[in-house]
Amino acid sequence: MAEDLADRLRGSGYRLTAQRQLILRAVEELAHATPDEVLAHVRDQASAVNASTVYRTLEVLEELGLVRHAHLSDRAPTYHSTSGPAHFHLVCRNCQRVRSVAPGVAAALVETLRADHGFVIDLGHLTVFGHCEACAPTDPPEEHSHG
Amino acid sequence: MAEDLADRLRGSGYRLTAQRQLILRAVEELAHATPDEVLAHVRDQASAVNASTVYRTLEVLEELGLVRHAHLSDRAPTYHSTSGPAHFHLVCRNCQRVRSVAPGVAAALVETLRADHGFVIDLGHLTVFGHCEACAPTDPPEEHSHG
DNA sequence: TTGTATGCAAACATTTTGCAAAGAG
DNA sequence: CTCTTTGCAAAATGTTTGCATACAA
Repeated sequence: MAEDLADRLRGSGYRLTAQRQLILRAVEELAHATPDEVLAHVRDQASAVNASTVYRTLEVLEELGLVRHAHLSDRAPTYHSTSGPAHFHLVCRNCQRVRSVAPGVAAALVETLRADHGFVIDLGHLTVFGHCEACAPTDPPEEHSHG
Repeated sequence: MAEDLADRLRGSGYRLTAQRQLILRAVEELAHATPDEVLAHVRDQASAVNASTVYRTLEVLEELGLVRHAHLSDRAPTYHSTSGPAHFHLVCRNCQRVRSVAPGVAAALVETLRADHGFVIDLGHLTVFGHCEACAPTDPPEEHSHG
């Protein structure tokens, strides 16, 4: 993995740095982490890394195909390593739980869109919102006492 | 539609105001608009409406089910009226074009997720990224000259 | 050496909040 | 009248940028 990073970086004219190694490792260890969480994790291990470096590095790592991001909330994006199996995400609107699902589950949609619409899905970026089994979708989400 | 708004607002203890009417109309007319675009549109018609009012109103309108939002870019969310036919979105990573697709196209995915995972999709919020027919997905997206 | 990468601080874009005044019911 | 809604300004959140210095190759 470390060599992989070095090779890929150099292959694209980038340089291998301690920060880039740390940030990639953080993404791998955290599973689904926002830039902020990555920063915090990196700082646990090595003292001073800057937020802008995290943003810049995540961009590079994504360009190299080593990480990907998806939008699991209306807030910050979350990054995950591409070293694990490919997947897309299910997010429950009620309990906020995130579930990774195998690409095959969306095969029919992928095929339909390609055949009927000429559209090729970027499945790794796909996030599907809804309600999980435990959180019945017909239940009122919560009480609204506006006033 | 105007009565619909009034009724729905009052039915939930909210009040009918000029701003709320204007903002709902803006969303209907603009099709897929960010809060900023809604603000600009509203200001074209009535002079002074505040950005915070737009945010607060969109939240209310969404709670009432009169509008919905989806994330069509990594930036601001876009709002659309629910008075038109239900749909979800296809966004091309290359030309950025947005296409609205009938729910039926995702029927297989909806059904699979419900049957096999107990997950009920919120299809109205779904945005699928990828490449449209005109923008071949295997083409290099662009030149990277980092340096 | 040469040019890329980082840290830092400031700028940016977007959204949220507190509070007094305006307005709906 | 009462309570909601608005405008305003300031704060919070998340991200990007310019520039001098540090460092990989």
